[in-house]
Amino acid sequence: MKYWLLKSEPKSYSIDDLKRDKQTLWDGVRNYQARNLIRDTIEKGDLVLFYHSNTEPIGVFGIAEVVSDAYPDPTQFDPKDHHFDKTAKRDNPRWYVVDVKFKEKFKHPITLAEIKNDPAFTGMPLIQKGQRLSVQPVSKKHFDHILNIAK
DNA sequence: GCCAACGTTGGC
DNA sequence: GCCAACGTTGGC
Repeated sequence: MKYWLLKSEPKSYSIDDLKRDKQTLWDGVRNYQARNLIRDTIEKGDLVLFYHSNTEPIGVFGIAEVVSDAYPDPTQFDPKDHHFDKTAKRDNPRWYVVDVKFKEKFKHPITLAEIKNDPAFTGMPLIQKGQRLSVQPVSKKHFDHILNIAK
């Protein structure tokens, strides 16, 4: 099993939205590196840290589970959608999604400040300078440590 | 609101 | 293929 961190701005989709919906497709990823991870590496059964960016507080708010393999992102074909991509063809999709299911929301978020201040998180991609990927791998060690703090 | 970091686009 | 211009991300 592998572990991931997925970023979302709560204004567009928050952990409370996922809790309400129970499950959603993680659409709108328009970065090739993130796309490759979704298409080629993320698998059903992997676990996800749900991260809120561009908000207060910033941090990890809970856990979700990947419940599908990758499939084409429907929003790339929808001219009315903000994520429409006119260069994407149905027989040659450019962007992919996976389905994720709500697992739990932490009582208190693990904030970015806490993560930065905790030596146990040294080397985590999230806190590398200039790291902006919205889909990031997380090591088992870092994932478990997040859970330990959350309990 | 600012701006550093990074990705993409397009002229040449 | 280079690189300037531009757009986006996202912390502060």
